[in-house]
Amino acid sequence: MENKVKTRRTQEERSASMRQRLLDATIECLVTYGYAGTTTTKVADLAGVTRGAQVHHFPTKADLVTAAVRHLAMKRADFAFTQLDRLRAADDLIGVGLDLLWEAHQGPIFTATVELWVASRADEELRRQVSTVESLAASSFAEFDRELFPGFAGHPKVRHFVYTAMDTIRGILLSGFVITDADVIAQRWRRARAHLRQLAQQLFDELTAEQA
Amino acid sequence: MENKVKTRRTQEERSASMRQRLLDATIECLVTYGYAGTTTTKVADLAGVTRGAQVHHFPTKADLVTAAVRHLAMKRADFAFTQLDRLRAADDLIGVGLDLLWEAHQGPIFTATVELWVASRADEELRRQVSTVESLAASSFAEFDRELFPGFAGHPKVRHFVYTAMDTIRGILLSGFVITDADVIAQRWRRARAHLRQLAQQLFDELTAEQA
DNA sequence: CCACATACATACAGTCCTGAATGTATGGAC
DNA sequence: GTCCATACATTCAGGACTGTATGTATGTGG
Repeated sequence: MENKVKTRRTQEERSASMRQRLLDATIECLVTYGYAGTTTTKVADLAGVTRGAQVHHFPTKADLVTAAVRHLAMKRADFAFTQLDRLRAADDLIGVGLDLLWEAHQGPIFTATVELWVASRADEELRRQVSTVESLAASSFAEFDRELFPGFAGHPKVRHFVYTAMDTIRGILLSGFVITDADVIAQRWRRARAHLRQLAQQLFDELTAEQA
Repeated sequence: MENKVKTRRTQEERSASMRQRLLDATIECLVTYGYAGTTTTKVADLAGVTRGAQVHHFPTKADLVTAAVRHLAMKRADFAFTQLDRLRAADDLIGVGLDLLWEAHQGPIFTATVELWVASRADEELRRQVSTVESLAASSFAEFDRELFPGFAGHPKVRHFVYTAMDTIRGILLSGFVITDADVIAQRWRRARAHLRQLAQQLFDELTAEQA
């Protein structure tokens, strides 16, 4: 039987999976306790390992958080990427596109991201890290507007519209940090979505006319 | 000379001014160090008093922060109120209205507010405080849409538009936590402002037509 | 002017967090 | 199988923060 209970793993495997667990635990910690409540102790606890293991892979807290920032950015990019396929298959591009943008900002991933954004304001070192990573994440969203209005790929006006849409979504989500009633937030989004849709439709018409 | 160096003050005066100083210091601390870095020690330091004085007026940290939340909400309401006069005097209501809404979200007051919003997500007690105070603050902004389209005061569609506008603004500001380049943010606002203006104009036309 | 309340200061105890030091186990090269 | 590197565990020292206890000064009513 080579399928023993204790599988023999290579050092690299152990290392990688441990780092993964620690980073996931860091995200979880950010979501559960906020940045202020995210300590190396709690992270190790959540990951189910001792602080020794944690310290071995990420010597300082800054190392841990920095790595978590990158880890999180990759998760966001991954998620955006999977959604692109759904977008390509949609018939109502604008409507589906807006909804996908909304969904991309749901869940723990974005929550953790906001915690880092806000924390980075008062922490120069953290801000540098977040800033550089954010540039990369932004480019993954750039794919989005390339798909949204095929034929007008990369058109500045389309890009600006996507920015406005994202900003609106994030503003609503920020309110959601205080307003726990999901219905209220959903309502807010439905209204905003109507507004954005109206803008998108007009933009589409405008671009089409321009092209003719 | 009754204008001595050491003016004799009543207890109530001393108490009130001290509380004021402590609360202002708390706001300053939030802005400078973020919520995570806001400690009773630093607040007392910034206020230029000992921790004993601080503790006398606000026995626990929760008491201090809670009071700061209210203090901040009042400052926001005050500010919104002063802007209403400017709005009433404007000829280009929509344009000026949008700019005022933007300006209302500049400066340390809003920064501190966001710190509290985000922190409140993971802190049940704090969230309750922020939540109740926020309802009051919201009503001061409700004044805003009453002035924005005179004649359509309190119309749901107007209110929803103001919400969307505020959410967009806050989303941009959130980006500003990471992006320190003020020009980039200003640019983002100019684009979004154009979008919002377009919506507002159409809404105005629609309501006017409805009324006729 | 005296007794008391309130405002503020100083000192300390308990907790939590970070990082370092040191010890043990496991995997890989030879 | 031996030796070394890497993975992980345990323990401790130093620092920061909160809250409490106790002392001093400054007003305030009788």
